[in-house]
Amino acid sequence: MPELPEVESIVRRLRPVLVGRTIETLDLVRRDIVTGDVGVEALPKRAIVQVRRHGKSILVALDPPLWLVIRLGMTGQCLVAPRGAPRPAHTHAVLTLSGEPWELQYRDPRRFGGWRLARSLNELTVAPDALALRRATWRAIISARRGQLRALLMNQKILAGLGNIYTNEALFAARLHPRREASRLSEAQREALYRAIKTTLRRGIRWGGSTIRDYRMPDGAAGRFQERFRVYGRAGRPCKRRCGARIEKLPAAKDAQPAFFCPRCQPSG
DNA sequence: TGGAATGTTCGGCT
DNA sequence: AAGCCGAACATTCC
Repeated sequence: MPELPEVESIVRRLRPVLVGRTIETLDLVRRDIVTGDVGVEALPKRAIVQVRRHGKSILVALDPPLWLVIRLGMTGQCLVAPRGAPRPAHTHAVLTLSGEPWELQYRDPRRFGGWRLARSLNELTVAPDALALRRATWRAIISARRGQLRALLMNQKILAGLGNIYTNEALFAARLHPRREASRLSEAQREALYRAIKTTLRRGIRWGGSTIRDYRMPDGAAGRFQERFRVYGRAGRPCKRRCGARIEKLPAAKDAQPAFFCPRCQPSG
């Protein structure tokens, strides 16, 4: 579920709650959600100096130096609740902060997400973050890769942050068909896609991300960007550019995740 | 009622 | 070797 705008929305709300506090206790209900260089007993007594994001990952900088990297997978949630509050089902870990009346609850029903304790971020940040993407970096990426545009945008090793929702929305904004060959875009189309990625992500953040189902901000609030989707999940409904066409949904069978696009605004040629 | 679908990522195969 | 496919998991929806 959570793509870049959802994770950014979470990070912005987590930051004022966590930064400057010290981890007091960790209650790890499921040990297997944590991996990394260091055991979880390393967490208590460390101070939280920074909360950042790269792509879809939450990066918590600790002192003495250590990174807690949280990836939410499809259904991960970081909730801030009063200390000792009831834990929702599938809560795998709970952090308390010294002297504070709240706790951080981590839950993830499908368990595609997890925590990683790392001494450095090295490999994690090799792919550029889609929101921080520089034009020169983008040009290097788009001119060096082949394959379908949609697959390229969703590949986290190439560009970090876009998932199915924002890929579909950005391709619509750039008026490019999801199946277009990435290496065959005109100069104008590359520029249009670069801008579309940025503006689409920023719109997603402005609306607090998209709540289709599980995604919540730390206080439990839902995002509202789903009200603004132009193609995602809108198969059969009219294009919002009022071009008269109906939004189409690509395969369903072959692709694990369906693509949505407007056949008139996003010609395959 | 069971089968399909869901926002992700990894490993394995070609 | 980069690119595609299925699997990992749990819940909801038809």
